[in-house]
Amino acid sequence: MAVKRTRRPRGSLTPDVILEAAEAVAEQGFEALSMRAVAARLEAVPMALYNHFATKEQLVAALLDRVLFRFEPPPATDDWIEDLRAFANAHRRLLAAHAWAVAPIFTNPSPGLASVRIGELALAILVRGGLSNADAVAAFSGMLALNYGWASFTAARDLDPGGPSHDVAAMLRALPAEAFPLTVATADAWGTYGSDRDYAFALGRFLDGLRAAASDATI
Amino acid sequence: MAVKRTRRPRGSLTPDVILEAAEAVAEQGFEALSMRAVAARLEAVPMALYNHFATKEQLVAALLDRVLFRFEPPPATDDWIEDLRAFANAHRRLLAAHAWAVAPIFTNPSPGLASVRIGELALAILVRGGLSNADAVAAFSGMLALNYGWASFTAARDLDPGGPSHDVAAMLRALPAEAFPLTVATADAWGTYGSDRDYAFALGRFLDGLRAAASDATI
DNA sequence: ACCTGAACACCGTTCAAGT
DNA sequence: ACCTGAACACCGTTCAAGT
Repeated sequence: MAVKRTRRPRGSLTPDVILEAAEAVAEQGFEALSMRAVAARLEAVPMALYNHFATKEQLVAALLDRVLFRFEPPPATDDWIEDLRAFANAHRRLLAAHAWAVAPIFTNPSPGLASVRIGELALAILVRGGLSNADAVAAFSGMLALNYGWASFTAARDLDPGGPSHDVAAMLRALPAEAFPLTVATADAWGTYGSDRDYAFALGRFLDGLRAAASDATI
Repeated sequence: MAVKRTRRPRGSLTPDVILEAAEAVAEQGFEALSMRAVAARLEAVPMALYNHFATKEQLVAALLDRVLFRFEPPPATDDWIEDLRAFANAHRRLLAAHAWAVAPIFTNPSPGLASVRIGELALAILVRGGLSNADAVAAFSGMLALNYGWASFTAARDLDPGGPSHDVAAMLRALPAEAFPLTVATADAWGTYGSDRDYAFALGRFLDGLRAAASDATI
């Protein structure tokens, strides 16, 4: 009674079709993304994928670039700092919406076209603010680093709800207060570790400093 | 002529000995760290490790905690912002000195004791600066995120010298200037992407904003 | 209690073969 | 040109056996 596998039609496997399947698999956790799992979802044999991507690494790079191309820049206003804030928030939301992608993007800092596009859009805001080329690159790097680091805090929780990082407040409260007085005292605040409010605070301080530096330079 | 494997003496395998070997393996690249490779280095059989660590995940968690315990806080001065700057720099140097550990720490936000210790030390500085508990946690989160994100930029290069991220400047210069004018114009600045100078700029703006916020609150 | 050996269910990928 | 099948050299881990 075994169902005889039908042979896949000739042109039915394209990079797009493969990436679509790969993303569906990755959404169940990036570690679940294997060439064999993607092939199985397409009812193809693992080796069929290798006609379209030379290695798994290249398939993953293409997949991540595809995700990053979904970034939509907020409309510009006349306040470059507010534009930068909106930009950073939109970028962080993109990462949060693809929690499975955060770790591999972090590990694989692929200089793909989608990353270049995001950089170009950010530089436009920073240069408009009066920053030098060198400072604009440094400022964009800082914003990216903040977002990737922050996304790792939240991605870990989103990907593993109920995991060890879930009731961090309870764990910290149970520590010896003699050794870690401030940690125990701030246990409640740690419960919202990685929250939107905390992100707004951190990003806000960075933008405050950036605005001050830019106005110093232009006076 | 095959050398007969001698049986390992009874107490010769301890968690410390295993972690020592694991770190030596991981230094050749974290993806090279397998239970089998660690066992081979100890001239033991893979299953021997399971008497000391229940899973690979637990072994890795212990290994990362061990690395983070090497953090040495700089001595305190009477300027909390300068103390925070020195703290952030020391933390980033620790990550840079263990480039192989950056990705797994990022993926595995283990609330291990070493992380708690680092947090306690940072909070001491922030509370001394007059920040509320909630703001201190947010500020420390921001500094951590910045450092982990930044470390990912440099770790990728350090772990794969001569890799695709090596001559990023040349790659960016080759892009169509109509589509990416600012990227092409800043190609030289991107060549030093992730540099100490750029980090100092990004951290500096964050600390400027933090100082301003703290003095506002205490007036 | 701790170390071993064989086995199981996975990987990515090579290589030769089909159509 | 693209899809297939079998095989190779790896994984983490279970389970039963040694000492």
